Amino acid sequence: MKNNSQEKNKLESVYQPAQTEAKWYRYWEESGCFSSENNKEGEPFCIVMPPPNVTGQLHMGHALNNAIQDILSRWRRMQGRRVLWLPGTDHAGIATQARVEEHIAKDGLSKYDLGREAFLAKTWEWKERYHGRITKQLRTLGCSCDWDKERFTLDEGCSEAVRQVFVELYNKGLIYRGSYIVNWCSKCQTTISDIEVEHEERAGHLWYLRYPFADGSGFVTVATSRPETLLGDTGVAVHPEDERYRHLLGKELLLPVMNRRIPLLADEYVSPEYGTGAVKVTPAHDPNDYEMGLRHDLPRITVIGRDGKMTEEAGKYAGMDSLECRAKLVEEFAALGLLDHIEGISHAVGECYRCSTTVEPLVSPQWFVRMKPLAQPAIKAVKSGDIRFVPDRFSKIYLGWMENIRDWCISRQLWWGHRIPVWYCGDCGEVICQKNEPEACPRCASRTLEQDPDVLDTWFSSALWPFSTLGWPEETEDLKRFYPTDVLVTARDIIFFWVARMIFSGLEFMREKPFADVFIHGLMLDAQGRKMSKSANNGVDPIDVIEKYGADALRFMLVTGNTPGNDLRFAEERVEAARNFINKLWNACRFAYMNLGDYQPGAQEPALTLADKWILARLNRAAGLCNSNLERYELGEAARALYDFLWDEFCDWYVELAKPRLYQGAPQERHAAQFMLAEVLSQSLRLLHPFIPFVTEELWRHLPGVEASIMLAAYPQAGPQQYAAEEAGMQLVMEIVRAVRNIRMWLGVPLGKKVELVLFARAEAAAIIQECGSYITLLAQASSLSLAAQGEPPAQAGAAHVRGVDIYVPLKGLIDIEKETARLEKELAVCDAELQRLAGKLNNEGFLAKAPPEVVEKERAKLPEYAAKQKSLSERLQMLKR
RNA sequence: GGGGCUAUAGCCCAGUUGGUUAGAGCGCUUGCUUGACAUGCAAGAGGUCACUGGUUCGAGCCCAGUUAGCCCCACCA
Repeated sequence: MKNNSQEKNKLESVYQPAQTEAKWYRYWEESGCFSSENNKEGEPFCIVMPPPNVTGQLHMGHALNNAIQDILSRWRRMQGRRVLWLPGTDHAGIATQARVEEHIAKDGLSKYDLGREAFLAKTWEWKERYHGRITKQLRTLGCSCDWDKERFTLDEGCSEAVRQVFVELYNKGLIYRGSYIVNWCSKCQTTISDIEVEHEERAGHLWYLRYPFADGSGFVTVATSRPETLLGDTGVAVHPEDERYRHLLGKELLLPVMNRRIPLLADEYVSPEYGTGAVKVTPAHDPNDYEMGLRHDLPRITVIGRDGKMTEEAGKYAGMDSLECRAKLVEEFAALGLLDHIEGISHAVGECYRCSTTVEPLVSPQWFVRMKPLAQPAIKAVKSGDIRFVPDRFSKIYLGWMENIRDWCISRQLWWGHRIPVWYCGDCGEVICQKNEPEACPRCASRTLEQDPDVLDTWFSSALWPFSTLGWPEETEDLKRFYPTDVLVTARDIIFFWVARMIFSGLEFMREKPFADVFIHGLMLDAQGRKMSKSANNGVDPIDVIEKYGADALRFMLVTGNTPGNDLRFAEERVEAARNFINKLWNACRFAYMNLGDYQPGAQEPALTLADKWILARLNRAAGLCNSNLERYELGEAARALYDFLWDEFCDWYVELAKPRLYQGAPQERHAAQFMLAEVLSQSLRLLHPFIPFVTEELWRHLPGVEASIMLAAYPQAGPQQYAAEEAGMQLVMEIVRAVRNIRMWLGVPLGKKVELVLFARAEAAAIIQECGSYITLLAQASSLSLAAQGEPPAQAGAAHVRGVDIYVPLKGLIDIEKETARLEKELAVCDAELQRLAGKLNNEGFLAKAPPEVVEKERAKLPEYAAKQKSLSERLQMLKR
């Protein structure tokens, strides 16, 4: 190493993430570490990022989503794959347009004041601003995406893909235009699709209203939750089998107020049990009534307009707000003696997912995608396992939806979005659907053509994201190389909106699935377990957390202590725990680097001690667990394996054992310890890098012999497990040390005060103690250790028994007989219970006959150990009682 | 109405195909300026794994049912 190691290895005692993180992100990005053009020979690995909305900022859900993707990307990259993690943003039609409208409203302007062109220009400005913000935030999180290939759902390429898809579907008859009942949001002034309607349980009323027969022979009472729609009633329906009404079928009723003659008809849809068993039918304002209207050929009378006000068809109520009309109408019914009674009910009301305005079912001409034919292959792909949901249970949710799919209303009465590529001829009425603007009508050559004013649902372009971003419809290299992508990482609330639509779009246009795996993670909840939302104002800004604890700590917290698919509560103390772990790693390295100043890497392979072999075995095990769990998307388990290894094994035991070798050891011993520290940390840093990229990069650069980024280093793979004997040996050492520490604690002998140790052991245990005596004296803070096969136990001593080893800590004058007796009795009780359990098992014929031999053997092997312990402890107790 | 999820230590959660004495973290108790770290070290206390049955030699884990909570879907006006 040419670097001045003294200078290089000076580290603060507490890790300060802020500077470090900014520094390394800049370095990575500038040096092109994230580029998918690197490592051209590597097997491709591709993730397309779920594009965050340009109107918005990074929230905890994004942080979780992108942390997961980054971990997978970094891991695969270090494994040697050619990784493309493709970033992008979404134009988010309704959301963005609504925000811009709010913004200009502050100046007293509406979008109509500006006009379409100017309004869109404003929206683009807005997009630039928020786009910059959110991509900066993704960088702050540490996302290693290939920014050179960043896309936007409204960019030229994606727009072309959208037009291509629309035209193809149109030509195949899979897109059609028609007047159907759709969900209308009068605030957003647009239709929304069925899944954009949220059903909210609300308290409401059921008004029982009397509709007289036209011939004056009494009346039928109907129940309705929306009296204002009755102005558009064109029938009353009852169940055909309903005895109460059967004889009245075919008679005419006189719709009050409007004095319109409407039929009493029979329809299976009506439930005789509900209300009065008679339903008013308003085909223009209720989806069910719409269907009934079709069946019975009833007229559709639109009485509520797009502005939420009553139309001319509403007669004297025209122009009135619909809710006001409701009140007035009920009054009028009451005055006419036609209000039977009012009942309080609770019912589901449809609301706009964006603005929570109650949706108004309206009949209007809209564009739809015919879903049934597209759903079939999409169902098959998941059923056959070609596309795999992780966790698997989400495939059920997906399939349930796909199998009951309904046509998708894709037109939106907005300006911000992909314009529908359809033109209408002003002269002959021809409908022209093509990718580019036609010059003239192909039928009548007229030049008075007008483009459909509507734009497409945002999700129409999102549905194409896995291939439009790779260049489709062009046959680009990236498309060939990276499609189908490897995994889609997304939250479970978006399966219908997005995942499902990508699947059928990919299958239809690429003839191949868009991704192999769909990894679904849960939602971010606040500390109390409530969904984080703007309205509840309980969101925690990830950027605030990063400023306080660092991006590494946030990332680590997000992927640990949680199971795939389950929702995750945000808890600050868990971020602290993650921060502490990072600091622990920092200090472990700091310790090593303080002692590596004179280390010559690669000088010679040192002779390994038992502890060395033990830590290598444990490291190997941790690497195996980490990799296998990452393969299965068990990121939390993978991280935990590393956490446990580093803290509980490396720091708590190995580092302590290395100290005497470093401080007092002979040159070869010091060198061996240095070699081991460097080796274990080198692997640990690499294993941890995907989870906590910044701190590991910083520490990596201080490692002797290292000059390049950790991102270019190989990810450690687990080799075959070896050193089983050393693992068992170290296990024994640790148990003996714990036993001694336990005695000291009970008897109030602090670690600062040295004690003598007397051990009785035979055979292998004796050999191990022989070899590792120095470990034991060091870790148990003993002044001496005497080992014999057996002997006279010291009288004034604390005692314990571990795996055939009798342990005594002579403490003249410090033994409190009562305390010691209590301690031993407690130990003995545990031992007795275990022996009893073992005996029960080993006397069970069924167990012996049916359990696998290795399980039986394992249990049998414990028997002598516990028996010895029991014997030792009870003898000791008897001695004390004398 | 249909479907899904959750129920494990005081709190927040792990526990991967059934098989050591059910584990972390936080909190709690006790003791520590241990030549990396008090964002630390050591030793502890704390669990009838929601309930009831079943399958099995063996169940926190599998099956059935019950209870409680959360979520999604659904056209009963």
